[in-house]
Amino acid sequence: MTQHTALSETLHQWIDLFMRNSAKHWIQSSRRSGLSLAQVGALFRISKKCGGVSEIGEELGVTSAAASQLLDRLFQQGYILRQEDPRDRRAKQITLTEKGQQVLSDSVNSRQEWLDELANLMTPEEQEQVLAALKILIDRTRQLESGQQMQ
Amino acid sequence: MTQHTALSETLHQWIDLFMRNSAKHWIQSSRRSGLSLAQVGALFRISKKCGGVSEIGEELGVTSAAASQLLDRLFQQGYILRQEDPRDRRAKQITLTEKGQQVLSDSVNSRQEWLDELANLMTPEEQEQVLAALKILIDRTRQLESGQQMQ
DNA sequence: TTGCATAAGTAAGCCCGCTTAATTATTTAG
DNA sequence: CTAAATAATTAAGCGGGCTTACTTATGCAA
Repeated sequence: MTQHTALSETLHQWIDLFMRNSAKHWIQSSRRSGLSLAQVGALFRISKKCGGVSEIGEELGVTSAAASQLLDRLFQQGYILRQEDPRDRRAKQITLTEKGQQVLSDSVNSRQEWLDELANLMTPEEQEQVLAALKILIDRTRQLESGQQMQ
Repeated sequence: MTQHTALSETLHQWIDLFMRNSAKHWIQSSRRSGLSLAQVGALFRISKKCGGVSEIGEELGVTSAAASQLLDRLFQQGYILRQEDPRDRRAKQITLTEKGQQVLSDSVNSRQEWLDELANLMTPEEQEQVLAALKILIDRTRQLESGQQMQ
């Protein structure tokens, strides 16, 4: 019980710390690209899974009208493509252009640099220990996610 | 070398996974409060360290004019106080009201619930293992942060 | 005292992101 | 074929958040 509390509180502490750093990279990369946080967020969403306009809006928590406008601005600036779905000509398939992918690569790379520095501060033994623990965390987080989808 | 790469990539993987979940809680809490992400972000910043308007703006990466306007909206809605600094009557000290603190508590609590569930999915041995690894991560991240401040 | 620097706020103007309501094109059910 | 449903867009309108330029009040130093 006390162990359980200690773990979730330490997780919390780590997340607070991590958030400050990761958010910084995220925001800086967003500024560099000249896009808003919402726009970069949409690009991330699109990179994970292609889909229609309404579907993307739903996952971003906005109406399809809002999604259409958001995506239109990204299209105007050459970050995404809108192609007619051959199986339903009402729908559009949204995909990233190379320019869109580069925005994400930049964001990912700046974070990866930070993580490399972090890893460099650890001894090989510590690295191994942290690696094993992260695998547990990743595994259990996925388990939690798939459980929630069931409901 | 290969271990190093494996660790930073696994860290990356964990962060991707975590971001999806944590961002969801963050956005949902933001919606519940009726505030924008920028407003909740400012409240978080204020809770960490009190300071003047310009100082807050600087940390948020915006001009002091923008900060003044952002904070004014929060003041109008009763989330913060603006008190004259007794040592420099030009400056205002920004602090959270109880209402402002509640917004943050709500955000923190919804995240804590998720972390509790995550911890519950682990055996006591795994919990101990993860706890030890997190302590290393927290320690090294702080080390990295303080090193960057030196430059 | 004069004058420059600093902290905050104000005004005008822009773009973003969101909503609701209406429109267009297409699919699907009867 | 006709009518309802669906996917996307468009239009109008609101507020947020940002900028620059300016104003006001205060601090500080020659």
